[in-house]
Amino acid sequence: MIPEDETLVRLAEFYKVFGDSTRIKMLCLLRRGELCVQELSDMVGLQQSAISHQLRILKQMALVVNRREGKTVYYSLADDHIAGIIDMGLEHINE
Amino acid sequence: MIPEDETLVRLAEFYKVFGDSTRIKMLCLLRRGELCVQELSDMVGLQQSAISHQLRILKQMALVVNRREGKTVYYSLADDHIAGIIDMGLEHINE
DNA sequence: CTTTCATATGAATATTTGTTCATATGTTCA
DNA sequence: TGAACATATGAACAAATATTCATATGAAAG
Repeated sequence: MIPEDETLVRLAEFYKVFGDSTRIKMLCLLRRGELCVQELSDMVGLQQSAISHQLRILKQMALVVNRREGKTVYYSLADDHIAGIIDMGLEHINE
Repeated sequence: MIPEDETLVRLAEFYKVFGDSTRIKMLCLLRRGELCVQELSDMVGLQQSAISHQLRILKQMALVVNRREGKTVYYSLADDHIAGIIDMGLEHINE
């Protein structure tokens, strides 16, 4: 009835990714279309290094995918599901 | 188009609550019905103090409500929405 | 091949967070 | 009032996390 402990840990890890305003902002920006690292860095207002670190986390959790075009790497949301989860949270805090 | 910074912070804070396996476990247990602090403590396997601290966070974020019956305080989910958010996460990690 | 540009990575640091221990608050019952 | 019980709270500590700085990797152009 209650999920396995290991499932609960994975569930927590999943939500933890959304529990940081930098990452949430990145995800919101990527909703509108793919962006390269430098664009994200400028838009979020953090150093390129910080953005790269966060992108690695987002990729590990399969929330974003990337493709290389020359020197530039473009990131985008992995699937539409992600946007739905963000919307659900937004609805909840606007009640 | 992109939510306000303050909204993003609140959104992150909201998801952060789900990003801890202790709290997720407590929420899953409370799905089945109200429980007092000691029951939660036993079921989760953490000290009563730790559970109380987490319950305070859950209450601050309006995820749980409580009622007092004598010496005992019973906690339950604040609304059905919460269960939906947990299910959404569970679906995502089981793909 | 070397320079330049975009991104990734590792170490260091500061901050946040979860748990425990000790104790306070509040309720019931003798 | 005082003892016993359930819960809440505060301080302390340990562990996890986000950011920065410095530098490495990889790709394109001269």
